[in-house]
Amino acid sequence: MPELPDVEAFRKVLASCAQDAVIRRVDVYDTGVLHDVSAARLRRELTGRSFAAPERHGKWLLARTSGDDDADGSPTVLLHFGMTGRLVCCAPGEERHAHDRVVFTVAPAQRGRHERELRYRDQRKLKGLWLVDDAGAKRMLADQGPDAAQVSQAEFDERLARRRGGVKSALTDQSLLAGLGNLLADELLWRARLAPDTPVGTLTDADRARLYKEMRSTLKATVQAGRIPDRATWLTGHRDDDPARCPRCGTGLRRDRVSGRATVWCPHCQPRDGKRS
DNA sequence: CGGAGCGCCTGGAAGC
DNA sequence: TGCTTCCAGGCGCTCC
Repeated sequence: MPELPDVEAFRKVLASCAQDAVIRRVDVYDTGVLHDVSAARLRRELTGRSFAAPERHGKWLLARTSGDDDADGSPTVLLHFGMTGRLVCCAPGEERHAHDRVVFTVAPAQRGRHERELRYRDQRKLKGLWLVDDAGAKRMLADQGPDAAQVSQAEFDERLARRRGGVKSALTDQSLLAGLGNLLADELLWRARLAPDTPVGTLTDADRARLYKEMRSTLKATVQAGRIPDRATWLTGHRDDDPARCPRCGTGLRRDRVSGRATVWCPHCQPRDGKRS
């Protein structure tokens, strides 16, 4: 599930649930989501500290912390949600979900506010949590391209210009541009009327401008919704229809594998021959 | 360099 | 019904 809008929603969950709150407990129910850190060290380094303002880059969430002994640099929890991860805010003692892998119990500094549990919930455990210092965070994110919701059109163009291969694989390459996943890529290409396997090198200035514009407006709407909304006028809402028809022209949607991922597109609105209307 | 294939992990759906 | 296979919105790795 999680692409840029979802991770942005998780950032807001973290901010409203746990920012400025003291971490009282860290309970790891499945070490399979911990990377390069033991449950004991995670607990030891975080207990007593507070969550600071969380940040997001692409599909990564940076849960920064602050504390009294910040001379050596404060630890940050890096989270990546894979395909099934999410963050949820629960009342303490709320029944544990089978996929709750790590639970942070936090006590808000503000008087009168109750403890809460920030839970990392993830069925498939394809990604998870890292505990890093500032240098470690830099290293982990070093290969990430600019955030798709922040990149300028000039930089977008410049990065695409250096690329070969198909436009969909370019858009979903996190080192080129961070945040777009399989669904968003299909949605943007449909809106910009570009076939997913169009070679990047054949895009015109107008194509790139359209793609950028659709990317920005789609991200704005999806971030606002906190996810990719299931709207009838969006391609994404029709992925699983049978038969699946283009919401713009009614043509039967094509289903292919493009760079290994399930891809849905409209052969009429997104022609391959370059004759684009 | 890009792309195809596989693996990681779980569970729901489809196929026999 | 039960067993098997496939598939999923991510990503890293190998091989070509």
